Amino acid sequence: MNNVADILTKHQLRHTDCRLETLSIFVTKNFAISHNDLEEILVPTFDRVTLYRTLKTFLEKGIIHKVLDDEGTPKYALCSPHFCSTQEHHHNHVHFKCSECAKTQCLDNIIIPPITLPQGFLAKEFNLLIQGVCSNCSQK
Amino acid sequence: MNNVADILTKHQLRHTDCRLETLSIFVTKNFAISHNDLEEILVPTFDRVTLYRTLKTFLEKGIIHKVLDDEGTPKYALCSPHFCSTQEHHHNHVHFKCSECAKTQCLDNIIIPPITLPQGFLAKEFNLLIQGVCSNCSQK
DNA sequence: GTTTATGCAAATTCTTTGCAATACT
DNA sequence: AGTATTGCAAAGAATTTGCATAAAC
Repeated sequence: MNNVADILTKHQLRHTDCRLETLSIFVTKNFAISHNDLEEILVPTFDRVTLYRTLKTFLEKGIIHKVLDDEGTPKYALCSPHFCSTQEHHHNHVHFKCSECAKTQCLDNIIIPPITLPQGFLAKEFNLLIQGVCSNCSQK
Repeated sequence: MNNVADILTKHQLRHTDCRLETLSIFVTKNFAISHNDLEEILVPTFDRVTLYRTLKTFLEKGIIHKVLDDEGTPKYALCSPHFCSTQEHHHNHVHFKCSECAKTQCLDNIIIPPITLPQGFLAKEFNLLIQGVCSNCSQK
């Protein structure tokens, strides 16, 4: 089972309407979502402020992670349940931003090859944003 | 020669005090700078609004590029003169964010190894943000 | 002299905070 | 019942726009 209620339970969060609906959006869409995207769907059913707090809670609990985008606006996506938790975060994120459909998706299966850094640099996390055309748009 | 006036001339921009001073900050510092960093140096000598417009102009002309950071705040850094212009932008940026000194620097000499993408994906640009401890901070 | 950039004021948008009412467990 | 979450109002930041003045070419 992997429904949204389970996710909340697993992270010891109360099951509120706003959290359930927000989570179900993340589960359904397979691309990164901005605060503004959520607002368009959830406001005025829920308050804008509640959305800010919901995202903040999800981030803290390791349910979602911030996706680096080329725009200024931060986006968010579900963490892979195998890798992320409150305690430990899997931080080799690869994201793909399509210039056609403007969607950003996580490429969880891509592994960033080892990169040699200059003397003295210690790497802990890698965030790779690849921009181009996604498989869906390149077929057209 | 590579002084700031030349850079402005090359991009057909008028030599104004604000542009000259802003550019010289980018040339001097070797790490990514946020709008806020610039404000602390340049306001109230120049208006905050002028800074916004200066950065926007520099971005459009390909003098600076946006640096992806883990925070929300956008940062900017000088484009390497060999690679970027108004017409064409070199986009294999590797940036390193140090968790100790919080500075983000460009690692221009690092090459991102070839990455195999899933069927149908066409990659055009790569932006890699590495987080860790920089050479300066790891010595201490 | 003509064009472009600046400064100021003000409008918009984005994000956070405090607190009483409500919902969850 | 006790605690956490929400909605509303409002404060505080960040960013954009319009327009008259000033600077650059």
